[in-house]
Amino acid sequence: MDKNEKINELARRRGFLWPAFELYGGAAGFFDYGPLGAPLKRRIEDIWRQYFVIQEGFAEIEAPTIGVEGIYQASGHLSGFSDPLTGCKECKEVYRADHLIKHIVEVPDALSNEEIYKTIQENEIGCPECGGQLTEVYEFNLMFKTMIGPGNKMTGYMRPETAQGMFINFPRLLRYFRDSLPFAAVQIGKSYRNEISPRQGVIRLREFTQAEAEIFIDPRDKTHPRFGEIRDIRMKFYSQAAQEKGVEEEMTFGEAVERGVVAHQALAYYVARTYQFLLAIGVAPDKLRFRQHKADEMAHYAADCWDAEVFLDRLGWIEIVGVADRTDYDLKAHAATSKVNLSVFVHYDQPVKRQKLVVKPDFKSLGPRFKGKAKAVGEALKALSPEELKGDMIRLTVDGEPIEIEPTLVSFESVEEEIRGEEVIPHVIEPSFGIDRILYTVLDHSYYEDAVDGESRAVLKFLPAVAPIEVAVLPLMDRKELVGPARAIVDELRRLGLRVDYDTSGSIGRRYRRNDEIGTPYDVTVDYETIEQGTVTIRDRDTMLQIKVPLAQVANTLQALLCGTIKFEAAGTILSPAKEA
RNA sequence: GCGCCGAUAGUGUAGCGGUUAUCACUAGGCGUUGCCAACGCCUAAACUCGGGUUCGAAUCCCGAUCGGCGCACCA
Repeated sequence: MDKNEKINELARRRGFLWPAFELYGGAAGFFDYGPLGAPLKRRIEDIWRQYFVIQEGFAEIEAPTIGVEGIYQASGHLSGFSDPLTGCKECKEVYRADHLIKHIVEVPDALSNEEIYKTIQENEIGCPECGGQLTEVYEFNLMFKTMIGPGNKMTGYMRPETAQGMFINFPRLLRYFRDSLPFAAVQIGKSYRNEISPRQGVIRLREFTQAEAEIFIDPRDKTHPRFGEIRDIRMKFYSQAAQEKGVEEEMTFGEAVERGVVAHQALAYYVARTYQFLLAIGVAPDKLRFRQHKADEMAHYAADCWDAEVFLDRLGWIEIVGVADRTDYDLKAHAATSKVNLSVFVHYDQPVKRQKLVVKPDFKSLGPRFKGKAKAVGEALKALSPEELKGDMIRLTVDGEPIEIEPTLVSFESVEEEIRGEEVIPHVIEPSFGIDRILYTVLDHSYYEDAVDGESRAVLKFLPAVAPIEVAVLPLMDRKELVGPARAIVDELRRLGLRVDYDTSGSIGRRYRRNDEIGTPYDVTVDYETIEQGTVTIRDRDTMLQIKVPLAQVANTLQALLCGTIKFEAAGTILSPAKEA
């Protein structure tokens, strides 16, 4: 069994990840989070909230997972997320139908499936592999489609990303943030993609959890006020240039921005925050890199894009986060489709003064003369320059009809105008996290085996902040005099909100192993000294060292250990290492 | 979607046309046990599903589902 298989087997056996619908034969691309997986996922999400909601002051919202058609017309998912496919009747190979007629039709995207098929037939296009006949063109859209309400009145789609929920709430969010930039909204939730062939467990799912932030910034100012906090962090950058050489480049974020490796401070800041977050949940720094999208890989509207990639045993480098400057693409698209202005009025520091020509047509005279056309004539006059308004006679054309007007019927003057600001469409920085992949990474990067007395020991070295079980309370033996005090400790710790497991079955060593395997950081053992001297031992998962702590301090000590405010060796009296078996 | 390979207790497995379906670990119970997967006894637990061939199928054939790998796909 390789490491990947071991982790999957452990995850299944101990209740982290289960293939969904097993009772009914299962379905590819769906997973259940079990009793340990669900809290692990929840804790990872909560740390994400710490980093991207609480510490940044962003707003978390929750939009429906089903969306109406308009959203995905605007976002491009309806057309771009769907591919016309055709297959070979002979060798069964499947092709993108539009790709096959690229050299014949200039814009295959504009054709319907029937038209593409007609083109294929008319040009006698066969299978590129074997020359066989091709099937009719059919649509494969990666979005799950559903009906809203009875009948076919309204089509709904399961959202393929959480991002759109933030974009379409832009006007409400803007008001919530008192009409000023920058601001940001985030969502953590499920997204759905009907993948053609999902594989590799939780790496490619049909239903998955995303955590996304949409940070709306002033396009003219892509600095970041808190850039100083991350300027000196050193990290490996796998830039476009570095990828050509095949070697990552280590530098500080300050250097990265100064040298133009990362487009600007705002993007660099969120790359750095992403880096900090990933380390905080236990992603191994030596198996983590940030890779810049190559020019041809980047969406056409994106200004710059960096992916966090992790090295996973057997799977290689896998993308787990994308941080992109999406410019004003999304807001412009929604503005165009919904016909709602999605710009922000940005006030200048100082109003700008400007000369402006004000033209006032004499409607009292123009009205009777031009009747219904008067308004159009007035508009045409307003568009003229001072030179054109002077002359003996003003000449203009309205609805193709030449018109002459005496200059006395128009007055105009140049006035000084104060401009206090302008309308801008914000640019969007989007960090987008695949939570399921991140959780798997934490499992992969936490797993190790060591040898204890010649026996192999499997350990998940979860950081206390993500561990699904934080403390196991274990009576040395299942005897009344030990069980009583042990239960009292369990109750106390649970009252304090700790995730506590209690186990009396089997030998003490067996129970230590069980807890090592699910990543419990600390085991509290109740023994006869608990009764005689009022102490318990606390065992550290990774070193297997034990300290002796007075009963009254157990809770405090554990809380301090879990928060990392004290070192294990300093938390109590160290006992000699476990005796040889 | 295509091709190749696979699917047996919770986990890992044996099985090659007739077995009470093998073994180990695991899990539960009782006893024992003074700190790193101890021991004894007991218990629970499986042939992925649907067809077919055959007197008889876990075993052979077909199909589906799921999984692994390669190809294609992955805004």
